[in-house]
Amino acid sequence: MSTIDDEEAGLRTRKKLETRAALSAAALRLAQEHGLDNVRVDDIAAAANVSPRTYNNYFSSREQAICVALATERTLRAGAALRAITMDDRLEQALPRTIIDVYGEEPDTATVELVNSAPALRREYVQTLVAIDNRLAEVIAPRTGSDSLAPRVIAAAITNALRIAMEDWLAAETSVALTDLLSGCLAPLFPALHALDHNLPKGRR
Amino acid sequence: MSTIDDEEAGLRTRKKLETRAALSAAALRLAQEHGLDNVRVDDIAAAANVSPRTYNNYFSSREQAICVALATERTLRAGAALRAITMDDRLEQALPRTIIDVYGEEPDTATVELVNSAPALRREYVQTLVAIDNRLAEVIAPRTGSDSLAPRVIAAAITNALRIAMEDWLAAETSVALTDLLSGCLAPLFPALHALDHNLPKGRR
DNA sequence: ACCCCAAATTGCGTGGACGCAAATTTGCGG
DNA sequence: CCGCAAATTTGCGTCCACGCAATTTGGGGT
Repeated sequence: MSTIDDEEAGLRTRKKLETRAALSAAALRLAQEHGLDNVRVDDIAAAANVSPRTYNNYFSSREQAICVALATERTLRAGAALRAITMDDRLEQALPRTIIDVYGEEPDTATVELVNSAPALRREYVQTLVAIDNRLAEVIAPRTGSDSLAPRVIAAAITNALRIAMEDWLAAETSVALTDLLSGCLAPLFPALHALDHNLPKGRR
Repeated sequence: MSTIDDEEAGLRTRKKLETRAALSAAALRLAQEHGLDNVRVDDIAAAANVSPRTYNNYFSSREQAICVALATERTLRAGAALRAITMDDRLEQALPRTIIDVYGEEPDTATVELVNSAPALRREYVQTLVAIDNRLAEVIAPRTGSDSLAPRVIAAAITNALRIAMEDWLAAETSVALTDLLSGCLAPLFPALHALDHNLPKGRR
């Protein structure tokens, strides 16, 4: 239901995934080739051998279709990496390390040019890329006792730090290292993570 | 350019503000009366004595028009309250106090029902309400030395905590106190604010 | 092998967003 | 008081998103 889903499943499901992937890939390819606003919805649908209406059953905007193709793999890796964090790890170290590891890899030039070609596209790209709130919250939850708010708040804080880093990097003309930006954006949250590691010394209750 | 603007200015500008306000107010009134999806863009434009095209010069969605009317006053108050924070205050205390003060007041029933009547509307409402990143960053900036990332990261963390609190409160059927939710959502960020007050003991550099 | 139902696809119709260029208004300097 | 340049409004055309209802399709159960 979310961005990602894999595993084996019924044939029906598999076909659906294929259609989705085909649409997404078509959208991306066409956008790379002709530029975002020379791509009609009809073109995407045609390239994926479905009706335009069906395209809209899968995606609610061209931007979304494109960005799913651009971000799915990354999101998958992030999920796996986060799942690998255990209760033995200290969040203050594990989370930044994991995030920098997964998101430090810089997108290729073609991607950068494409997403920078339209503000809406860039917004959607970053948005899709960093949409890992839930996974993050799951990792954090076991350390906050019964407080169900804190994990979501911290998770949101982190994904937003991530978002800021990505946006700055994309917007920057001078090439800064993405990993540096990530470090800089995560650093201000260290104290909050530190507090989680040493169970609720600062928060209320 | 942003959500808010006031002050005296040229007659031209004043008229523009009036038009904007008229459209926004019309959108809100019509939505309250007939429900969101019984309101056509043409109705809003007609009620404000402008062409439909002009409506779209001011707002890019009915949701936006409505929510500006619902949130402007609050955002104004937030700006003023934030401006009142001085270097003598400790962020760890001043920010939560200010935010709870401004945002703790619960919206009236009519508003809650309206924004809950459509997911897109609720999203836009909360979004518009908590759009104070910039002001927050300005308040924080003086305390982070040359680090221009930290203020934005912390500001984003706070607005997101705020967002989570508002969303939870709106979604909750059982009436919890909004102020409690706000406290709960801000608490996990205390350590980060604390660190800012005691100049960069935790961040890198 | 066949039937049946649920899920997926499709077409159609409505309404919205917005680029563009023409028309109108506004404020300012002569 | 006038006219002009800039800003604003407006109409039009295009494309997009999506609700709805009809149609097709795929895969279990017998």
